[in-house]
Amino acid sequence: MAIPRLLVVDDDPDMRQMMVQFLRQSGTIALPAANESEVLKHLADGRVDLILLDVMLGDESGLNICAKLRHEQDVPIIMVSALSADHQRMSGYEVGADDYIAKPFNPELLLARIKAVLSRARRSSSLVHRRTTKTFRFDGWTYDAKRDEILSPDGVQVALSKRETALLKAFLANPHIPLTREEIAAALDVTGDNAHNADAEGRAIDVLVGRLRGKIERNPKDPHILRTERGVGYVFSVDVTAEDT
Amino acid sequence: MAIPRLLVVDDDPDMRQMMVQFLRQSGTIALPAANESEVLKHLADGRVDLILLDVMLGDESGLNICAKLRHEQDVPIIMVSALSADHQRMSGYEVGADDYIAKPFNPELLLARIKAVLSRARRSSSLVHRRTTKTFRFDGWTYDAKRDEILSPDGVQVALSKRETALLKAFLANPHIPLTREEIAAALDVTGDNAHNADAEGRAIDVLVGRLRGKIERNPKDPHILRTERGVGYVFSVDVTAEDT
DNA sequence: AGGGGCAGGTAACAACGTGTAACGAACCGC
DNA sequence: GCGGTTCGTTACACGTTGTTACCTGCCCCT
Repeated sequence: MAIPRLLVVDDDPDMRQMMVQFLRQSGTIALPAANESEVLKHLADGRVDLILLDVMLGDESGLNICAKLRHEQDVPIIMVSALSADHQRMSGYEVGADDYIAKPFNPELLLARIKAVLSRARRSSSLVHRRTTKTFRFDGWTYDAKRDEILSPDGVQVALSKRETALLKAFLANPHIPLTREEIAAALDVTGDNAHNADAEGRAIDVLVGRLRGKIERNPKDPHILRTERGVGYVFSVDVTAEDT
Repeated sequence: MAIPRLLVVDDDPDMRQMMVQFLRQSGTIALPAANESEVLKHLADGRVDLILLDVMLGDESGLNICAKLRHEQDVPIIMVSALSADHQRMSGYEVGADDYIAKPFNPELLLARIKAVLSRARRSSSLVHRRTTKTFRFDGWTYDAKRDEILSPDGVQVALSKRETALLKAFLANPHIPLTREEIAAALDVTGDNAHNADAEGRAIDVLVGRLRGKIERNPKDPHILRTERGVGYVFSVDVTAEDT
């Protein structure tokens, strides 16, 4: 397969340079990035197979970026940190990192991890370049993630709002797994600037779910796709198939 | 008790073969399965006591399968993974796995875990026998465990609450066997960890039984499906047939 | 047979979770 | 700006579930 393209995100120029150099010697295409905007630029520019993300970026926590990227796009992420403490590890995984490695790391180990994550990603989607260009099918519905279009079983196109789309994506990524309102809120918080709503627990999720139901459920009053798990949250309870296009 | 029947689910033929061989040498009946459809076939075929499920299946994440199986059926599951990272363990538990073990594992340890999970399952199955069947019929009624729908003899769908459904399941799994209130409470305590309710014995069960009777008995005042065993508890006293679908 | 105690049935209630209509603010394309 | 859309908030309705209280009927004891 193609040479993997890696994005090295670290705010320390020395560390960044060192990693990029080592990775390039190891036969990969390594691109440096110092902050979030550079990451986004690279992602927009072209395909990126994997992101190596430092946990401690000066201005903004790498964890936040990770969570954000995870929900916007489907790029595999390996978190890198100077802290090997378990809670850090947990945090990394919680925001959706595919793996975690502590600095200073054994170069061989890093390569091994990268290979593992890449092969995993590749296995789950034969598509190497953009895992974001996918078509999901569930219960007769078709969702084209690339065009952001959703077709009903009758072939009629249905208009979903941005937020509704994000919600659907979150569920498509986790079929049959109950998601709590907190998890859903985290998944929806892709805009990132909303730091305030950390605790602001309103009924927004419920209403949003209701609206999505109104659009994709045959009988919204008796949902069979987006079921309520009372006292827990919501479950996307039909099978999902994902294809590359 | 009978020789345990295990289902080994791993997409790597070598690993699968190895595990099956080892488990067979260890006195169990081990069946190999490479993907979800093979799992379902085995479950439909006959009784399976426990599933050893690899986290990383090529086509579909083992976690999803686990969540799905847990959602629809009640087979104990041990997740197996090449990744010993804690987050994997967490994910496994979150989707309802009974235990988690990392590859490469100590064979003795695996056996111990299997034994532990099985004995746990069996203990609780003295109360609620774990089945893999999906459709139950009794006295004209049909209960589709997969869709959580219950149809009256007239073909009318009846809405059962979550708790009522759980209660019905407990009885369907134990027809003609009187269940004490403690046993019923234990069966309903999906969370299982509530040690507090040992003494907190209210009338909740009675009320719940009454409500279920109100929905499934022709004449709730003179129940002939869900009979009271005075001084003992309640008995589901009609025959139940269970089918796979 | 009569009476007391007790197990169980159930109506009423309260606490809580969820669905949803309505409202208004923010945003967007023109 | 202006109309339309999106989206969070709010208020209210409703379903679920445990608790309580009261009633009934059964069983046992004398």
